[in-house]
Amino acid sequence: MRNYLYSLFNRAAQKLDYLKDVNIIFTVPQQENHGDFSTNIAMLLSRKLKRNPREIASEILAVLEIDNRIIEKTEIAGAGFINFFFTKSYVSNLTKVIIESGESFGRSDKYKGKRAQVEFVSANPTGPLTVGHGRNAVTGDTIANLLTAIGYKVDREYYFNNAGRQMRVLGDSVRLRYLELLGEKIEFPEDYYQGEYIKEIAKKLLDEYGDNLKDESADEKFKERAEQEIFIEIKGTLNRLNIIFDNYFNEHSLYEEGRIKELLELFSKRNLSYEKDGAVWLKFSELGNEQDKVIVKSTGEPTYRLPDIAYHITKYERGYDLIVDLFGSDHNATYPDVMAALKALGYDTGKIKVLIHQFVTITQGDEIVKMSTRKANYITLDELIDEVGSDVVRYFFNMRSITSHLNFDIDLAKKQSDENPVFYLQYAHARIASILRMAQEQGLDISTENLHLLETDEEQRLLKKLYQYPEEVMLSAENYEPHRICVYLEELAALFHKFYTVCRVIGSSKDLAEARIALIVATKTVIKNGLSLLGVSALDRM
RNA sequence: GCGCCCGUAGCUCAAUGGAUAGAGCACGUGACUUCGGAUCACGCGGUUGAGGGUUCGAAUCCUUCCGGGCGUACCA
Repeated sequence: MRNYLYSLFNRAAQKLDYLKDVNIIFTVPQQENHGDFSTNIAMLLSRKLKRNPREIASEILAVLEIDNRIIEKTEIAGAGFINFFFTKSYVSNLTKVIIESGESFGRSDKYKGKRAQVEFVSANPTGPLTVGHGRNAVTGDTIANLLTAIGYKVDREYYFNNAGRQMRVLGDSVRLRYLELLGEKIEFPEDYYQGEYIKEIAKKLLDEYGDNLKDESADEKFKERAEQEIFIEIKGTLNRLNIIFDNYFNEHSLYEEGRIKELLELFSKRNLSYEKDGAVWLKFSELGNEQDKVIVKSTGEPTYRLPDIAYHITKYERGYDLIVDLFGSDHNATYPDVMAALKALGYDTGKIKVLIHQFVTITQGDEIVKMSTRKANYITLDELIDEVGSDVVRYFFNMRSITSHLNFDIDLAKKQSDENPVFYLQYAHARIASILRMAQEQGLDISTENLHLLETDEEQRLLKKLYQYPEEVMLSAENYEPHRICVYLEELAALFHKFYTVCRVIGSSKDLAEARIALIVATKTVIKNGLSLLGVSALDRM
């Protein structure tokens, strides 16, 4: 529909000079009586041409070579909007396109040949994933799905660090629990990892090694085993959400391959760093950021910034056209440094898209559940999946815009009722499946021969909505906004349910019934395609 | 203090700078002897935190306040 309008305006531009080189936007008006599409172009041109917008609009309308089999009516409205009303037969014929495209309806090859990387989760293996990580995981995976849908070849990557202070504390936490199990009196420091899982790992080591690890240091068996066990659990959790990474990138490899050292030398050679108080500083203040920051501590150990920068350089080297980083808002201070450093080294930071999602607040009833991995008074992602299921988890994390704080009410998510939008969508899908089963028993088949019979308001509204789906996918993907898909699907499902209450499939004349079957098959296709982008299952029965 | 994000109906949230700011839930009233009532229809509900500005037009952009979240390390 939109394409037809563009072609109309392209031809018109040959007659009206002021239509050349202008970016014309067609929107779907909020109100139905404003048409199927609307453009504000006359109002935008009004200033440039210093003329009345309605006058411009009528001039434009006069030169449009409109096919009245496609567009039934045009009008100039309000301050100078041009509204277009499509014919019912044109709209109902769109069903065919959806049926023929099937699973690929909504996909695009706009970015075919481009490669993207999405880095997300990236939690260090110090404990089970929390609900906070859940939002990151689901958002990242869905964005990867969306980018795939518009043509990118996408790699999902998980960056982690198994060296450093955090991990030493982890190893020592296990060691102390182990000694405790051996009956020693130990004092467990408050800032150590308090979780039950530490005790479980200690118990495993005890079962396997008896007291042979008594004098072992925290950094070896204890840490290694902790990392191994925790990673197995993390991957298991992600797997339950159908999240599979293409690559796990270990920060440590940057040291092993000498990348850290190289980078340090490069900074020095480019005169971007200096030494002070026994530490190495990077001149961020000269790169436009607030202040210089330490990249190598006086102990000789790099801070996280240095490997972060080195890591991003590998992303460039691996040839990605688009690099997406997804962080929680607690990391919002770290990326400007990385970006500034990359820019100073001559990398095109325009390729990097940093996404920051806001925090998840977990409420249970009226109570806010505070989160802290170390104190272990959190609800794990696994527990959440146990409670509400993976479909609900994925849907809830996707349904809010990432800039918005997300309130996850566990009690509400648990309710398998109409308070829960996931079921509304799945119900629509199952309902269609049910009609199709029954239609088959009655010997009715799908047919696109008599689509023009789909002419009630309910059918036309549903069709127009269906046909908007590809644009919605494109907008969601290009703007990194998974929640748009949820909003769209809820509107679509509502239109289907309205159709259902007004229009009967079985019981109508054969021609009409078979045309309506085409319509509901198209609806089922779009719901399924949309849910699949979100990673939520579409059920034929529930 | 400074930086990023947020503030929209009782609650949870939508809304490319567009036309009368929309959904869901909650609340109230209705709707099946025929395709799944996990549904649908109608109603109630708003000074878009407050003030100023930009323009044909602002929830959206700028600015000053107020309130909340997250940061602001030689932690990651």
